[in-house]
Amino acid sequence: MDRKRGRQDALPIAPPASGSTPQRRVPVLLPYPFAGPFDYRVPAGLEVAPGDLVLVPLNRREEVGVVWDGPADGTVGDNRLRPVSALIDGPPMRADLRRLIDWIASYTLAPPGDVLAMALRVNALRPDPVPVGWCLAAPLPETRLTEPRRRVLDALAGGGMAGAELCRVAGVSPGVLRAMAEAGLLLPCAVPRPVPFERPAPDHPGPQLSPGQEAAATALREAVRARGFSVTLLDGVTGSGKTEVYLEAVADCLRIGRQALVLLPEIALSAQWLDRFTRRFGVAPAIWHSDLTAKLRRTTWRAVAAGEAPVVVGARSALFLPFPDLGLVVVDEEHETAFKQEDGVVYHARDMAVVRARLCEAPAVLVSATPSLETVANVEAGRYRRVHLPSRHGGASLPGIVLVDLRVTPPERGRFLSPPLVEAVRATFARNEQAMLFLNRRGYAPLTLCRACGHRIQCPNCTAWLVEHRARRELQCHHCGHATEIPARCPECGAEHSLAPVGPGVERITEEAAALFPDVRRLVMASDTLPGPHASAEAARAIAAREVDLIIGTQIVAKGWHFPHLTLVGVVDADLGLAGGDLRAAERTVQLLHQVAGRAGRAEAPGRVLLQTFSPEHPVMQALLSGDLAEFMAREAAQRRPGNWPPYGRLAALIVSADTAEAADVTARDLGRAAPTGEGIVVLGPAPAPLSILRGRHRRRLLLKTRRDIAVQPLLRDWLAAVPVRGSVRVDVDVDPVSFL
DNA sequence: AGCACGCCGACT
DNA sequence: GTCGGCGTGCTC
Repeated sequence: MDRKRGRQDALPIAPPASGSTPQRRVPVLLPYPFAGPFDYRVPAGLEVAPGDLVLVPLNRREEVGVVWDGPADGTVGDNRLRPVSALIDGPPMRADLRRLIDWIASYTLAPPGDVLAMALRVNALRPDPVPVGWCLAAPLPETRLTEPRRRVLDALAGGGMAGAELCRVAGVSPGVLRAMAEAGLLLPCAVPRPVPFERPAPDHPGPQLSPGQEAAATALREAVRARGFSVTLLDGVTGSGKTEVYLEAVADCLRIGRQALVLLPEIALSAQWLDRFTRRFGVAPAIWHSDLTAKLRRTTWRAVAAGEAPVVVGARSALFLPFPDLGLVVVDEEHETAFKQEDGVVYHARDMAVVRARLCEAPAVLVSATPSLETVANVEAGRYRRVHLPSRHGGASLPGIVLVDLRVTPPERGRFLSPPLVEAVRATFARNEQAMLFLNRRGYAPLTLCRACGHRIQCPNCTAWLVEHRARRELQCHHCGHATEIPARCPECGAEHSLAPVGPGVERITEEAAALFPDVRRLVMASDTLPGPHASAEAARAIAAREVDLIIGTQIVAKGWHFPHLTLVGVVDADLGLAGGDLRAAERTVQLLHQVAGRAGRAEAPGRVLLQTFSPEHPVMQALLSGDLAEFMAREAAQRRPGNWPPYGRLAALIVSADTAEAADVTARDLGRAAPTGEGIVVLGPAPAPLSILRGRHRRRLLLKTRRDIAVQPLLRDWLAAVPVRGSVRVDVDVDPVSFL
């Protein structure tokens, strides 16, 4: 495609080795975990420039790589150099994406090839076969035409068309086309590939904005028009209409002819989001997530590269799409921990979105009703701007939150819904409104206990209890996927009928609700009861259409759904996320419960939220009760500042894992001894990880904490280099950890 | 990531 | 006497 651009910034040629013939060599980055690019020889007659996709020999294979930025490394002698096999036809990888890959590799300490692999995962490198269709034979032979044949000719009057489409348009079977070709009426021909994504219309009549929204939209539009890097936090309570506001920024981005990327935490759950987009722009955007079909993936990737996908909405991997002119990056629900990729390259998509925006000279907009402390701190330090949406949109009022003190009004023995909550649900049904019970725990019961011997059924591969899934008659490990049938007798003491479920999961709440409200229509929303995006979209539709009275759900219900008839939310265990004492437990609980509460009362009917808790005096509960989240965040900030905890300091975790505890301990202790020291540097650990055995591997953790002005990466690099790792032992690095398991 | 090389158990 | 287990190491 754009083959000329590259020629101008041709690579500096490495100096020839003394006494030998000069060889042109280039660094080529391969999608494998090598320390850096490999050098290749450029054969005579071939010209390559950084960003070009090339085929190179590796071992006895041919691999796709990207010509990286020079100069070539040079440490490998000319005699070992192998030649670039071929240039792959297609748009080169642009400099901003190459810099993003380098940046992420350097920040996360991942091998750059592993980061490259994320950008190349699309199998879009082979050109599609030229699409074949049919067109009219030039001098049309004189033959009698049947009615179907006449329709085919009419359909082709405007030009060639793909076979399948022609059949559809003309209403004929493929056999007709074949016969017509034999009769010399049709000729096979290449047909132009249709533009896969219609251009969203920025001036399509969208919803009317309130004055507050309009002011916020203006601020974002200005950032887009400035065509430079900036970061803006767009915050406002659930229902204040943030989506409509940032879609105005997207509209302006379209008007100035640049592309826009909207990152969502769970694209699979966003059928309702797509509806809103379509309402605003008249067409759907291009979508990007990990379970696209291979074909759609290729089409989308190419359309993005060709600038024919003006707006992409996607999950975190959309960050690596080859936008030729990215003019806006929006990260919706920026506080969501789902943006943190935990396996493979460990990176935070929100932060990398900001980096990509900077590299593209584009504004980034971070959106949340409950912004992360990181983002708030960046606002306070003046690094990010803030645009605040004051109130709920469309007359809806914030739900009234009530704490139910479980010490005062406990549920009946063996039950989990307290009398006040049961009463509130009953009253909701009496008013013909919808209710929701929220419990962030899948399955029937999180623990199975033997009443005879006290044995607790544990996962054979992990330090975790097996969770009973009664509907599937299984005990499951939520960490490794291990599943067994529910045993008839205690595996430890052999006692019969002694195994008792302990604690609630959504299944058990559903059972309890079924006993209390036998006549209402129930729907369970959990990741294992809603397999895939279609199921969640269907569930959301059924709820919005009032085909359901009671929704019982996990985490999944918190995510941005619009349920206009829902007026009561009951949180079964508001204390759940607070256990474990991890750095962000309180912050995350506030964010999650606020999000869940926001599901209630979005239309005219006012919403109510009941939080069942054993500690109503806890700052988290008080913050939710008062609705003053800013005050809560300020308290959190004040607690983190003195110890240099993030966001006022930097954190990186080393996770040592091995197939024996001893091997893990040896390396962990070695790391402990070699730990970096100095002013503003603290190393905590080694300590057994909370999940001390995961998938059969024994795990130890060390935590490096530094002052904000000290970069952790050089420290980590030196630290890891000083400790050799052998055998089954692995050391994983997690810069800016969000999970401490 | 592949795919070799390389040293110790059950089979033709 | 071989086939084959996957541990360690290399690929420009």
